[in-house]
Amino acid sequence: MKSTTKTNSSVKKINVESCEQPCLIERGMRVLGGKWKASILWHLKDGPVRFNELSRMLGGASKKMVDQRLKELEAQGLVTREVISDRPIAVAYDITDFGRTALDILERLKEWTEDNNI
Amino acid sequence: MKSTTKTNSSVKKINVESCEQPCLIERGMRVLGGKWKASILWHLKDGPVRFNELSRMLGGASKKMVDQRLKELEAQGLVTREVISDRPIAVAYDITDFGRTALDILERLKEWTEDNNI
DNA sequence: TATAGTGGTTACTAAAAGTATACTAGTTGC
DNA sequence: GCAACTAGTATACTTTTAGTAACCACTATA
Repeated sequence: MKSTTKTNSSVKKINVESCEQPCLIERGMRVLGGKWKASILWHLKDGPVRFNELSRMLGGASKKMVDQRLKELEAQGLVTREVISDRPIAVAYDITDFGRTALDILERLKEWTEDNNI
Repeated sequence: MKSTTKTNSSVKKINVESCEQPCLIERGMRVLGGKWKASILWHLKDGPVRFNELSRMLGGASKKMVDQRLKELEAQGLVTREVISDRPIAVAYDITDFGRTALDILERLKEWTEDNNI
Protein backbone atom coordinates (compact mmCIF):
# COMPACT_ATOMS: atom_id res chain seq x y z
CA MET A 1 0.00 0.00 0.00
CA LYS A 2 1.29 3.33 -0.89
CA SER A 3 1.50 5.68 1.96
CA THR A 4 0.89 9.38 1.75
CA THR A 5 4.35 9.99 3.07
CA LYS A 6 7.84 10.31 1.66
CA THR A 7 8.10 8.89 -1.83
CA ASN A 8 9.91 12.02 -2.85
CA SER A 9 9.77 15.72 -2.25
CA SER A 10 6.95 16.61 -4.65
CA VAL A 11 4.62 13.88 -3.50
CA LYS A 12 0.96 14.78 -3.65
CA LYS A 13 -0.70 14.43 -0.33
CA ILE A 14 -3.83 12.90 -1.73
CA ASN A 15 -3.88 9.16 -1.84
CA VAL A 16 -6.47 8.18 -4.40
CA GLU A 17 -6.81 4.63 -3.14
CA SER A 18 -7.90 5.84 0.22
CA CYS A 19 -10.84 7.49 -1.50
CA GLU A 20 -12.30 4.12 -2.47
CA GLN A 21 -12.89 3.03 1.07
CA PRO A 22 -15.09 5.82 2.33
CA CYS A 23 -17.53 5.25 -0.48
CA LEU A 24 -18.10 1.72 0.78
CA ILE A 25 -18.66 3.00 4.28
CA GLU A 26 -20.94 5.77 3.06
CA ARG A 27 -22.90 3.44 0.82
CA GLY A 28 -23.42 0.95 3.61
CA MET A 29 -24.58 3.72 5.89
CA ARG A 30 -27.15 4.82 3.33
CA VAL A 31 -28.73 1.39 3.67
CA LEU A 32 -28.49 0.84 7.41
CA GLY A 33 -28.05 4.35 8.72
CA GLY A 34 -31.40 6.02 8.18
CA LYS A 35 -33.42 6.83 11.22
CA TRP A 36 -35.20 3.71 12.57
CA LYS A 37 -33.91 1.41 9.83
CA ALA A 38 -31.37 -0.38 11.96
CA SER A 39 -33.85 -0.54 14.83
CA ILE A 40 -36.54 -2.04 12.66
CA LEU A 41 -34.14 -4.69 11.44
CA TRP A 42 -33.09 -5.39 14.98
CA HIS A 43 -36.66 -5.85 16.13
CA LEU A 44 -37.39 -8.36 13.44
CA LYS A 45 -34.52 -10.62 14.39
CA ASP A 46 -36.70 -12.82 16.62
CA GLY A 47 -39.44 -13.34 14.07
CA PRO A 48 -42.17 -11.54 12.16
CA VAL A 49 -43.81 -8.52 13.71
CA ARG A 50 -47.00 -6.73 12.71
CA PHE A 51 -47.14 -3.14 11.66
CA ASN A 52 -48.70 -1.50 14.68
CA GLU A 53 -46.74 -3.62 17.08
CA LEU A 54 -43.55 -2.56 15.37
CA SER A 55 -44.57 1.09 15.63
CA ARG A 56 -45.01 0.69 19.35
CA MET A 57 -41.72 -1.13 19.69
CA LEU A 58 -39.96 1.81 18.11
CA GLY A 59 -41.19 4.00 20.89
CA GLY A 60 -43.63 6.15 19.07
CA ALA A 61 -42.15 6.63 15.66
CA SER A 62 -44.97 7.87 13.47
CA LYS A 63 -46.76 5.51 11.14
CA LYS A 64 -45.50 7.47 8.20
CA MET A 65 -41.91 6.97 9.30
CA VAL A 66 -42.33 3.28 9.99
CA ASP A 67 -44.11 2.88 6.69
CA GLN A 68 -41.42 4.71 4.73
CA ARG A 69 -38.55 2.85 6.36
CA LEU A 70 -40.24 -0.51 5.87
CA LYS A 71 -40.76 0.25 2.21
CA GLU A 72 -37.12 1.18 1.81
CA LEU A 73 -35.99 -1.94 3.61
CA GLU A 74 -38.35 -4.05 1.52
CA ALA A 75 -37.13 -2.46 -1.72
CA GLN A 76 -33.57 -3.21 -0.69
CA GLY A 77 -34.42 -6.80 0.09
CA LEU A 78 -33.79 -6.64 3.80
CA VAL A 79 -37.35 -7.32 4.94
CA THR A 80 -40.44 -8.95 3.50
CA ARG A 81 -44.07 -7.95 3.83
CA GLU A 82 -46.69 -10.64 4.09
CA VAL A 83 -50.44 -10.25 4.35
CA ILE A 84 -51.39 -12.88 6.91
CA SER A 85 -55.08 -12.13 7.08
CA ASP A 86 -57.35 -10.50 4.58
CA ARG A 87 -60.64 -9.70 6.22
CA PRO A 88 -59.38 -8.12 9.37
CA ILE A 89 -56.33 -6.89 7.55
CA ALA A 90 -53.16 -8.14 9.14
CA VAL A 91 -49.64 -7.80 7.84
CA ALA A 92 -46.43 -9.27 9.14
CA TYR A 93 -42.96 -7.98 8.40
CA ASP A 94 -40.06 -10.35 8.52
CA ILE A 95 -36.32 -10.10 8.04
CA THR A 96 -34.80 -11.80 5.00
CA ASP A 97 -31.65 -13.92 4.96
CA PHE A 98 -29.89 -10.96 3.44
CA GLY A 99 -31.20 -8.75 6.20
CA ARG A 100 -29.80 -11.19 8.72
CA THR A 101 -26.32 -10.72 7.31
CA ALA A 102 -26.47 -7.17 8.64
CA LEU A 103 -27.40 -8.20 12.17
CA ASP A 104 -23.79 -8.95 12.95
CA ILE A 105 -22.92 -5.31 12.35
CA LEU A 106 -25.83 -4.16 14.47
CA GLU A 107 -24.85 -6.54 17.25
CA ARG A 108 -21.42 -4.92 17.36
CA LEU A 109 -22.90 -1.47 17.22
CA LYS A 110 -25.17 -2.34 20.13
CA GLU A 111 -22.26 -3.67 22.17
CA TRP A 112 -20.16 -0.63 21.35
CA THR A 113 -22.94 1.72 22.40
CA GLU A 114 -23.46 -0.27 25.56
CA ASP A 115 -19.80 -0.51 26.51
CA ASN A 116 -19.21 3.18 26.04
CA ASN A 117 -22.43 4.45 27.62
CA ILE A 118 -23.51 6.26 24.52
CA MET B 1 -45.07 3.94 34.21
CA LYS B 2 -47.54 1.10 34.04
CA SER B 3 -46.16 -2.01 32.51
CA THR B 4 -47.89 -3.70 29.63
CA THR B 5 -46.74 -7.16 30.58
CA LYS B 6 -48.57 -10.09 32.05
CA THR B 7 -50.62 -8.90 34.94
CA ASN B 8 -53.43 -11.16 33.83
CA SER B 9 -54.78 -13.09 30.90
CA SER B 10 -55.35 -10.03 28.72
CA VAL B 11 -51.63 -9.55 28.34
CA LYS B 12 -50.65 -7.02 25.73
CA LYS B 13 -48.38 -8.17 22.96
CA ILE B 14 -45.89 -5.46 23.62
CA ASN B 15 -42.77 -6.62 25.35
CA VAL B 16 -41.29 -3.64 27.10
CA GLU B 17 -37.89 -5.23 27.41
CA SER B 18 -37.53 -5.50 23.67
CA CYS B 19 -37.85 -1.74 23.51
CA GLU B 20 -34.58 -1.29 25.35
CA GLN B 21 -32.51 -2.74 22.55
CA PRO B 22 -33.46 -0.44 19.70
CA CYS B 23 -32.51 2.56 21.72
CA LEU B 24 -28.95 1.26 21.90
CA ILE B 25 -28.88 0.77 18.16
CA GLU B 26 -30.46 4.16 17.53
CA ARG B 27 -28.13 5.90 19.95
CA GLY B 28 -25.09 4.34 18.36
CA MET B 29 -26.32 5.36 14.94
CA ARG B 30 -26.67 8.95 16.11
CA VAL B 31 -22.93 8.95 16.78
CA LEU B 32 -21.64 7.02 13.78
CA GLY B 33 -24.48 7.34 11.32
CA GLY B 34 -24.46 10.99 10.28
CA LYS B 35 -23.43 11.76 6.74
CA TRP B 36 -19.63 11.64 6.38
CA LYS B 37 -18.98 10.85 10.04
CA ALA B 38 -18.09 7.22 9.56
CA SER B 39 -16.06 8.10 6.48
CA ILE B 40 -14.09 10.74 8.33
CA LEU B 41 -13.29 8.27 11.08
CA TRP B 42 -12.27 5.70 8.52
CA HIS B 43 -9.92 8.13 6.80
CA LEU B 44 -8.14 8.95 10.00
CA LYS B 45 -7.32 5.35 10.80
CA ASP B 46 -3.86 5.54 9.20
CA GLY B 47 -2.81 8.68 10.99
CA PRO B 48 -3.53 12.39 11.26
CA VAL B 49 -4.92 14.22 8.26
CA ARG B 50 -5.20 17.93 7.60
CA PHE B 51 -8.46 19.72 7.06
CA ASN B 52 -8.34 20.41 3.34
CA GLU B 53 -6.83 17.03 2.59
CA LEU B 54 -9.67 15.39 4.44
CA SER B 55 -12.19 17.41 2.46
CA ARG B 56 -10.69 16.15 -0.75
CA MET B 57 -10.61 12.59 0.51
CA LEU B 58 -14.32 12.75 1.13
CA GLY B 59 -14.86 13.45 -2.51
CA GLY B 60 -15.96 17.00 -2.40
CA ALA B 61 -17.92 17.26 0.78
CA SER B 62 -18.18 20.97 1.50
CA LYS B 63 -15.94 22.60 4.07
CA LYS B 64 -18.97 23.38 6.14
CA MET B 65 -19.97 19.72 6.25
CA VAL B 66 -16.49 18.50 7.09
CA ASP B 67 -16.18 21.20 9.71
CA GLN B 68 -19.50 20.36 11.33
CA ARG B 69 -18.88 16.64 11.40
CA LEU B 70 -15.38 17.09 12.76
CA LYS B 71 -16.72 19.29 15.54
CA GLU B 72 -19.30 16.70 16.44
CA LEU B 73 -16.75 13.92 16.40
CA GLU B 74 -14.40 16.02 18.50
CA ALA B 75 -17.13 16.86 21.01
CA GLN B 76 -17.90 13.17 21.30
CA GLY B 77 -14.27 12.32 21.86
CA LEU B 78 -13.74 10.35 18.68
CA VAL B 79 -11.21 12.67 17.08
CA THR B 80 -8.77 15.32 18.21
CA ARG B 81 -7.85 18.61 16.61
CA GLU B 82 -4.28 19.81 16.80
CA VAL B 83 -2.79 23.04 15.47
CA ILE B 84 0.55 21.95 14.06
CA SER B 85 1.63 25.28 12.65
CA ASP B 86 0.59 28.75 13.59
CA ARG B 87 1.76 31.22 10.97
CA PRO B 88 0.80 29.37 7.88
CA ILE B 89 -2.09 27.88 9.73
CA ALA B 90 -2.06 24.12 9.68
CA VAL B 91 -4.35 21.79 11.60
CA ALA B 92 -4.25 18.04 11.90
CA TYR B 93 -7.13 15.83 12.89
CA ASP B 94 -6.47 12.49 14.48
CA ILE B 95 -8.55 9.61 15.72
CA THR B 96 -8.60 8.93 19.46
CA ASP B 97 -8.30 5.55 21.14
CA PHE B 98 -12.02 5.70 21.72
CA GLY B 99 -12.55 6.48 18.05
CA ARG B 100 -10.52 3.42 17.18
CA THR B 101 -12.92 1.21 19.09
CA ALA B 102 -15.52 2.05 16.44
CA LEU B 103 -13.29 1.05 13.53
CA ASP B 104 -14.16 -2.58 14.07
CA ILE B 105 -17.81 -1.81 13.33
CA LEU B 106 -16.87 0.19 10.26
CA GLU B 107 -14.63 -2.59 9.04
CA ARG B 108 -17.57 -4.97 9.17
CA LEU B 109 -19.83 -2.45 7.52
CA LYS B 110 -17.28 -2.02 4.75
CA GLU B 111 -17.02 -5.77 4.22
CA TRP B 112 -20.78 -6.15 4.24
CA THR B 113 -21.19 -3.42 1.65
CA GLU B 114 -18.46 -4.95 -0.45
CA ASP B 115 -19.75 -8.52 -0.24
CA ASN B 116 -23.26 -7.53 -1.18
CA ASN B 117 -22.42 -5.01 -3.89
CA ILE B 118 -24.25 -2.21 -2.17
C1' DT C 1 0.56 42.75 -7.61
C1' DA C 2 -2.04 38.70 -8.57
C1' DT C 3 -3.06 33.96 -7.63
C1' DA C 4 -3.44 30.07 -4.94
C1' DG C 5 -3.09 27.76 -0.76
C1' DT C 6 -4.10 27.30 4.57
C1' DG C 7 -8.55 26.69 7.91
C1' DG C 8 -12.16 28.18 8.69
C1' DT C 9 -17.04 31.50 9.29
C1' DT C 10 -21.29 33.49 7.73
C1' DA C 11 -25.48 33.89 5.15
C1' DC C 12 -28.48 31.85 2.34
C1' DT C 13 -31.27 28.21 -0.19
C1' DA C 14 -32.91 23.54 -1.23
C1' DA C 15 -34.03 19.15 0.14
C1' DA C 16 -34.89 15.68 3.37
C1' DA C 17 -36.75 14.14 7.61
C1' DG C 18 -40.10 14.20 10.94
C1' DT C 19 -44.81 15.40 13.23
C1' DA C 20 -49.69 15.76 13.52
C1' DT C 21 -54.15 15.12 12.18
C1' DA C 22 -57.62 13.21 9.63
C1' DC C 23 -59.19 9.80 6.50
C1' DT C 24 -60.29 5.02 4.10
C1' DA C 25 -62.20 0.39 4.64
C1' DG C 26 -62.95 -3.46 6.98
C1' DT C 27 -63.73 -6.29 11.78
C1' DT C 28 -64.69 -7.11 16.37
C1' DG C 29 -66.91 -6.28 20.68
C1' DC C 30 -70.41 -3.68 23.75
C1' DG D 1 -75.11 2.08 16.40
C1' DC D 2 -70.66 3.37 18.50
C1' DA D 3 -66.04 2.78 19.70
C1' DA D 4 -61.72 0.71 19.01
C1' DC D 5 -58.87 -2.18 16.54
C1' DT D 6 -56.33 -3.63 11.92
C1' DA D 7 -52.92 -1.35 8.15
C1' DG D 8 -52.21 1.92 6.05
C1' DT D 9 -52.82 6.82 2.88
C1' DA D 10 -53.17 11.86 2.36
C1' DT D 11 -52.35 16.37 3.57
C1' DA D 12 -50.18 20.05 5.71
C1' DC D 13 -46.83 21.62 8.41
C1' DT D 14 -42.29 22.37 11.00
C1' DT D 15 -37.68 21.18 11.78
C1' DT D 16 -33.35 19.55 10.57
C1' DT D 17 -29.77 18.67 7.44
C1' DA D 18 -27.19 19.33 3.26
C1' DG D 19 -25.10 22.11 0.20
C1' DT D 20 -23.54 26.61 -2.26
C1' DA D 21 -21.05 30.63 -2.44
C1' DA D 22 -18.78 34.36 -0.66
C1' DC D 23 -15.80 36.06 2.57
C1' DC D 24 -11.82 36.54 6.31
C1' DA D 25 -6.87 36.64 7.72
C1' DC D 26 -2.82 34.87 6.74
C1' DT D 27 1.28 32.94 3.77
C1' DA D 28 3.72 31.51 -0.21
C1' DT D 29 4.81 31.65 -4.95
C1' DA D 30 5.32 33.76 -9.60
